[in-house]
Amino acid sequence: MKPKSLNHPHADPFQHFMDVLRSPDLPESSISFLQSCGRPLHLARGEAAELREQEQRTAIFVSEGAAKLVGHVGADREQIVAFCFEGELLILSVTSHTPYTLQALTECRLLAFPAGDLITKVTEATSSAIVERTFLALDQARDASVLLGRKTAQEKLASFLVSMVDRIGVVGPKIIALDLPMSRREIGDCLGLTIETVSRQLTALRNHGIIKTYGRSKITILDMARLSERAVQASCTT
Amino acid sequence: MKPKSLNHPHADPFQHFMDVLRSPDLPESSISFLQSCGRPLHLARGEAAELREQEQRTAIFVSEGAAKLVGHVGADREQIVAFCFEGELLILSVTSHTPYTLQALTECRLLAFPAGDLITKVTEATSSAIVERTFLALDQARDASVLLGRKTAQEKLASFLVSMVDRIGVVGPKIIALDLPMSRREIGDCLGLTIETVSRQLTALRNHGIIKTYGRSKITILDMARLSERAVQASCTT
DNA sequence: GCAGTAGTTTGACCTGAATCAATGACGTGT
DNA sequence: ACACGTCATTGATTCAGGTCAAACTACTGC
Repeated sequence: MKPKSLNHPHADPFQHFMDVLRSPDLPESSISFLQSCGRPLHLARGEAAELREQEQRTAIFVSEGAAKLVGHVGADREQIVAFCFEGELLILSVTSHTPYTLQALTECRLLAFPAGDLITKVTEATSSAIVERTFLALDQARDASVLLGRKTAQEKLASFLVSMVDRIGVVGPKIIALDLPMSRREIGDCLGLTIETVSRQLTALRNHGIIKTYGRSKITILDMARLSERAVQASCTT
Repeated sequence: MKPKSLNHPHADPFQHFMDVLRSPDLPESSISFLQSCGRPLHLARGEAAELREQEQRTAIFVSEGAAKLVGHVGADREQIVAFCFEGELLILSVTSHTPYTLQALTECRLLAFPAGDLITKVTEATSSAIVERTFLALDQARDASVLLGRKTAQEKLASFLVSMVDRIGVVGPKIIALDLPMSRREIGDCLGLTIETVSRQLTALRNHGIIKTYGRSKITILDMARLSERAVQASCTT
């Protein structure tokens, strides 16, 4: 596993998409329509997706790898607004004032669907899956606001790790393993912190015996309870 | 205009909702269905909406007044995640980790629709209006992430004013008038700042001759161009 | 009109995270 | 196995914005 290229667990991204959507009662005509409008994208690590004009409102399915949605402020400041892992659907809708780009975190294979078409032309199960996903993204974005606006660096890191455990964690007996596909810079960009602060907070968590780190990307959670505690998701614990 | 109670420009909130949705081709049956599932809420200034269990996923139409969606961190920290003004539709979907409450900014009159029902049972124009609104909310939430994560206090205030001008500004020749329905505390909660910082930044904008303030809630924008400039929405201005 | 109060502004000071600056570790290519 | 470059960690210092404290102002009810 040295060159670490994609190993294609899903030979056909579209098939993977249909598997994940799980829409059993979708007529054949809709399936072929979907297939015709899904544009495959293959991005190298770090590469940005070229989004066409008509894809301003787009549903992007991640078949393999991981990607990030980045908002830009001025020339040098950037803020990661969403991470997107294998099997997830990222909703892009650019009414926004801020310019956004979609970039590959690792080499990845995507399918881009014009969301307008999907919603108006395929009003069956698929559209409802997209609506579901949109609601989920909205929730995540709002949770992100709370995190960015009101949490301390320590709480941000803990919340980040908890959410990564949820999404890509390998749960074992007693411990949970994480292999993060993003750099410290990317973690910082997503939490509104600098690399140094991310590093310092990881060290703090390590010193408290809550996590252990192996190399740059591997982390094991030793004490999930205390980690969650530090993420302060709950309020009014009365 | 002393007691400043609601003056009911829209006697029937449901009629107002239909007017705003503008779905001409909606069958009579759907209209009556919608009318049956819209629960009217009347909140006094500061009051929190009591959301029922089945309203975890809800579309809330604001017929009169203004409201805020607040996320809570621990017992005392709170973050405003969305403001919602007359004629707008707020989408709530609580998959979130963070607890949220909906509170009245001013006395207001709302209609709460269980969003699940709307989307599955009324797949016509109405549902697409809700989907539209969801996309918009998603955009706003992502812009908020960028603002919270990477903008300075000055930029946050400027961005806030620009967005308020968009939504409730009264555009005149040369100047734009704003009458903000929220307190300094609420502005701060929404921008991840304290009241003091909000106040100081308003003073700074006033000293630069960009805005003028009258009393607590009235602001006029004297120089919209310079205000937008300070909001730094654009990047890559090359 | 006046007093009371909540909301706002201003100032002095403090602190958490950013910035600046080295050093150190991983992983890649030769 | 080695050397290079990128990325990560650690330490010293700075600064934007928070906290604390005190005036001040605008709305409220009387």
